[in-house]
Amino acid sequence: MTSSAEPVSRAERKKQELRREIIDAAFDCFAERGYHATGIADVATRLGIGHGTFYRYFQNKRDIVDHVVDELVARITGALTAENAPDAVSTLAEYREQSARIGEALGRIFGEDPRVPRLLLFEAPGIDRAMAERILDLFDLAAALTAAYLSHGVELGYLRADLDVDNTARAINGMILGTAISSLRTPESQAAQSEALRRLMYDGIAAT
Amino acid sequence: MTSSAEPVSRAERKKQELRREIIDAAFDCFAERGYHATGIADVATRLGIGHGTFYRYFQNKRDIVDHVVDELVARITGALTAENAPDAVSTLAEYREQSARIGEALGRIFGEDPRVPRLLLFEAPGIDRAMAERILDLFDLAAALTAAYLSHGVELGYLRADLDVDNTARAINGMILGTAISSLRTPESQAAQSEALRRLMYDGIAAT
DNA sequence: GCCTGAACGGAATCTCGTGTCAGTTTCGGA
DNA sequence: TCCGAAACTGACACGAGATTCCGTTCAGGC
Repeated sequence: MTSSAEPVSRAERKKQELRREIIDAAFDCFAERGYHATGIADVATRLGIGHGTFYRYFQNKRDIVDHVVDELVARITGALTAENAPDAVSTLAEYREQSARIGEALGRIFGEDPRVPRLLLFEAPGIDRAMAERILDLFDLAAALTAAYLSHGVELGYLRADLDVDNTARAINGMILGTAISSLRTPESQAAQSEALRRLMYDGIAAT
Repeated sequence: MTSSAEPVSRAERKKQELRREIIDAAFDCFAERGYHATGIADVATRLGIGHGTFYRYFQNKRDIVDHVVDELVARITGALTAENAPDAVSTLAEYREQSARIGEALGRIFGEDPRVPRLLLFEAPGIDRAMAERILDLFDLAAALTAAYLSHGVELGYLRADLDVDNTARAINGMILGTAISSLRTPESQAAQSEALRRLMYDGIAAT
């Protein structure tokens, strides 16, 4: 999981550790009080360090949100791409299982810690244009991924041949988004939501 | 549509007019530059008035966002409830038509003016807790409304008897949300998205 | 134990936007 | 035309925070 060259030195390690702690503390503050309502001093105080120290690790306030978001995005794309691949399945039943697995992974990320959806969906887009674009990029990435799954299914014939792959992908992601948002108020409904979502995808809503 | 007692006086009318112009200007600024990035001075300048005048009409900066959001929420709930009622339909075909009609109305609101979704979904939730709750309330309201439609359909038997009404309603609203968001980048896909959404609801994604 | 450079802390500085207020202008009525 | 009330204006007071900076502390090497 780790990368590139090793910094070795013990002190160096301490530094990296504090850096990480600052990111975590910033995440906590931003998610709880909101980005604009948190001051650098709040983040520093939470760690028991002087706020001047913060600037030895990060350029400025705006700089650190990027790092916080980096981490969350990495966590999500990780879950999305991990042991799942569009071409790993070849039947509708398998596909259904795979979507359940992905849904569960996302549910864990969004549902277990409401701070994640709160920061990503409620705080981040309002920070500035650049951050809003980042979030939209994330949506686009997810849509592309979902579309790939659907395309694969259409090619193998277990999904409708006339499926509008791109727009259906966006619709499906919208449902997931809706699940993430409603988990902010009713975290316990996660599983039921996820199931309803799959029923809708596979069976539609009409009476048989 | 208008309400209560009449202020009559000509000057009084001027006042109401300016009040409205301030709300509109604030909406423009908040949607374009973002809430936190706009100052009262920006809003005032846009109208060519001194920023002191602003405070003759509104308590403070926070006060006016509420009014801006009020208006948008009213527009949306209006479209949602207007000439549509859950019990106005009695067959699947009629229901499908009705959802197309509602979808079109929402599409007009969100799609024709990207500032609406931008303010409501990207800016507002990050303003403070209270505003975030307001947005969640709006979601809940919409979900309740959708659930009412679904319930009605289940009772009349044109929708699946084992439909998880509440969670399916949230899923459907999520799709609409997804449409609104993707309209920020690709406004032209509105119609196709809306159609894909309905196909998904009625036909599912599986091959026949 | 002493020296040196890096890390730290937090007082001081600087910027900026909100909200106030006293002077000025506008406007309707007499 | 003149008067008084109401509306408007923009300079200013004020506070909140972000960022800087320098005196102090700490850790490791000699």
